[in-house]
Amino acid sequence: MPVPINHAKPIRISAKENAFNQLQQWIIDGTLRPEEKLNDTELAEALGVSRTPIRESLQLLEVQGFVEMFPGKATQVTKVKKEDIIDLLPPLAALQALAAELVVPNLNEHIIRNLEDMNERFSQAIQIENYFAALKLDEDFHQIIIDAANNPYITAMVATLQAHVRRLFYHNSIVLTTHSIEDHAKIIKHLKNHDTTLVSKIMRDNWLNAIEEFYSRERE
Amino acid sequence: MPVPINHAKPIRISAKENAFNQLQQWIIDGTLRPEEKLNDTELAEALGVSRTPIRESLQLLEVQGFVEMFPGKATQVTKVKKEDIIDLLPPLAALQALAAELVVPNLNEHIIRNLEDMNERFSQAIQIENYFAALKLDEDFHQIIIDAANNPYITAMVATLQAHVRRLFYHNSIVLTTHSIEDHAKIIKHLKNHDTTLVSKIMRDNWLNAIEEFYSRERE
DNA sequence: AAACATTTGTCCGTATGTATA
DNA sequence: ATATACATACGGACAAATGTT
Repeated sequence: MPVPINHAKPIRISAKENAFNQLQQWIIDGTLRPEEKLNDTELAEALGVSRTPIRESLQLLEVQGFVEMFPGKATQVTKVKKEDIIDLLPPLAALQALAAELVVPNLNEHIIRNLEDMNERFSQAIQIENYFAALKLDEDFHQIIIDAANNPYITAMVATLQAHVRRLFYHNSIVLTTHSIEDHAKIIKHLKNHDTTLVSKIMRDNWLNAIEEFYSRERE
Repeated sequence: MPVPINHAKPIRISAKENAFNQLQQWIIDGTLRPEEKLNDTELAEALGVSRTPIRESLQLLEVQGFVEMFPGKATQVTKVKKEDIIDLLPPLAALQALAAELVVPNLNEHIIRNLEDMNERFSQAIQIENYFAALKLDEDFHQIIIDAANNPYITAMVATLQAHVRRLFYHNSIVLTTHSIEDHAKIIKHLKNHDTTLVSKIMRDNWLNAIEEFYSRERE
């Protein structure tokens, strides 16, 4: 059997990029707890690299709002507060709605089929109560629209906001409901009709509703 | 004479932050030209620091989209393309419109007065044809609203988008017109009336109109 | 093709400044 | 309050990778 050649990523992955991805994942999933103090020497040892790529990664994570650096004093993981969802979702909703508007003129069969397929898989994940997978598939559904909108600024901003939302959801054991399946179906329907106004509105409301969903699922 | 104590900034400004601010300014105003190759050793000498803070600054500038890094090969200033305005303004308009919506419940006399004052100064700058100052005052006007919206995610994203817009305007000698004065007045009026829907719409249209303004001022 | 020059990515030592006893 | 321990910010050197002759 021929060795499969990695065409996709012929470039060497830098230590910095590895460190960044690993640290971000650890912060999102809670391995690195909120307010935990980050010692670059420790992290360097843990990841088997020197302090430099660690420091560089931490600075990027600071820009994204996952760590807070107090120059000369300390570096720590930012807090996770439920109320953050109130700051997080309105801009995310606005950008997702805008992305949906921008997609309309670029629509094609391929995109619609991908959306329908993804929503089907999303629906199945919810039915078998695999909420972890559902969360990921929901993101993938929306990512199709973001990608199709083809706007690098929106792509970058949504990526950061989504990462924060993901972190909040992880830390609060949020699950998505069958309600989302219908929302996705509506979005697809309005996209098919090239109804820019309606798809924008549904998209925005879909995300804003999540604020209430979030609070209604308060610890019981 | 007693030495004036710097109460405002007791914290030491880091070499990294200095380097970052200087490099960003140079890229925006064109001192560092689009597609110029950036040699960190040169920059380090120019700013009188080592390569470390330069490298760190460049990485932050990459996240913001001002430089592009080709790992192992080179680091260069990103291009400035007129068409970028098409990608830039829709999300900026959406976020500014959202900020205006969010401000409405927080409105107070102080904010309104600041806005009126700033628009007055903006108007004067345009009258004496100091378009450089006008550009800055226009940003300040909108910044009042962003600040009052009090949403850290919006603040961060708008700062980056604004920096890109500023760069485009610099490089294309764009000037703001008396039209903007009226837009600002309308925004203030609708804010006073707590008319969330209208202020959002005006704000969005105000920014989107700038796309056409931009192209109508094509080289003559 | 191979050795060279250049530049980047990484490592680690040191000085400055902070917190704690 | 002084001194001690420690973490960070920065500097400078080495190594790996690129492209060049």
